[in-house]
Amino acid sequence: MVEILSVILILLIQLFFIFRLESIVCLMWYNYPLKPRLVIDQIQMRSAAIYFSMLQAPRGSIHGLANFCWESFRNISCSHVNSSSLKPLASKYGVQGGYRRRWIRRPMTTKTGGRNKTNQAAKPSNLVRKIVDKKMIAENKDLADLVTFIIYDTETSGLSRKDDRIIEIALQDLAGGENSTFQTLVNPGCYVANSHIHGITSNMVCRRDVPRMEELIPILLQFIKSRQKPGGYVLWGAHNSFAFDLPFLINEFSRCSYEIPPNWLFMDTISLARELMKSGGSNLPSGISLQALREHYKIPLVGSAHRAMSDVRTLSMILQMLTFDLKLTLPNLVTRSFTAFEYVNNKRKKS
DNA sequence: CCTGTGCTATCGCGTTGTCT
DNA sequence: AGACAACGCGATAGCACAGG
Repeated sequence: MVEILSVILILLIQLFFIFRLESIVCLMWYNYPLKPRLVIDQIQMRSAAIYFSMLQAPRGSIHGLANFCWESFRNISCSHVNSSSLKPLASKYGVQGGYRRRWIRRPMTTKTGGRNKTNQAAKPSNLVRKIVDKKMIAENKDLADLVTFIIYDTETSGLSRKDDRIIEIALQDLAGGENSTFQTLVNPGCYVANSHIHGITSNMVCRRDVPRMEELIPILLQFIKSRQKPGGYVLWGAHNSFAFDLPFLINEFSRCSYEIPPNWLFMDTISLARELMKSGGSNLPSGISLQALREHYKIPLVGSAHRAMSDVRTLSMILQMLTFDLKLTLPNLVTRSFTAFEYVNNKRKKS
């Protein structure tokens, strides 16, 4: 008698979790009421697709949520599945496949061109391939004592990462204090064709008293070392960093046979601006350019735009506004960053 | 001008359910 | 059992936009 009652009780608990978890997921996604099992399974998938397109949430996160629910259920089911009376139920509702299969990302088995591309990632020559666990860094309680936040900006002789060179670089350590900024012109050893953008002419940079990049990098490394905390990390931020400044920086380091230190992390403020625009928390009608953000936040222009230090100072203030609006903390920024090695590796995987 | 990123629309394959 | 429709979802193309 007691045995029968315990089996009924376990069955009820399982049924509760089957319908409860699904109803939670359904209600969260599309306010679907509780429906019979098979219908729910399809509704979940449809509503999930709507959720993606409406909010542009990463698809993985939905899978994560769904799988979390399933895992929760599975764990509970697994704990009882040894009971022979419950095996059919467990197998039907997920433990051994069945409908649960629908939640799993399918492996790439399709034959369309390019889908089964082999991983073409090659090992970059000048980047230290040290794994940096950003999650671990972000979870460090003394993060503020570990991270040096540098805002940087570069002016270049053009747009081509291959043919053009950095002609000016400026940095600002957000911690402030003495010697918290660094700015210099760089002798590119080539003609500057885009002086109309930044006002820097060949005559200004192609001079003996202007350092070339190979001379500047050791000075730059020394400056960063002087600002860095013992055993800490340097978080570099720039506007459109991943598409512009960082590739130039990587190319210059590579060209001069220098390694970008593995404890340097890079983040892009343009992605924060996009996030803000998407969230609708702030109206950015005129785009997400540095100028648009400056006007949006009513930040006065100090010096001339498109000069490195002027843009760095502007971006420093914009960053504070963006992180405030998005309610981001330092750990949030660290988890959004990449090392130079990761950046190059990701780029090669995509191409 | 060049190049990277993000978004949107579209295509095509695999899975599932339904109908005959 | 087989045909078909509906759907999810990965991959891709095309576009806009950002940087100098």
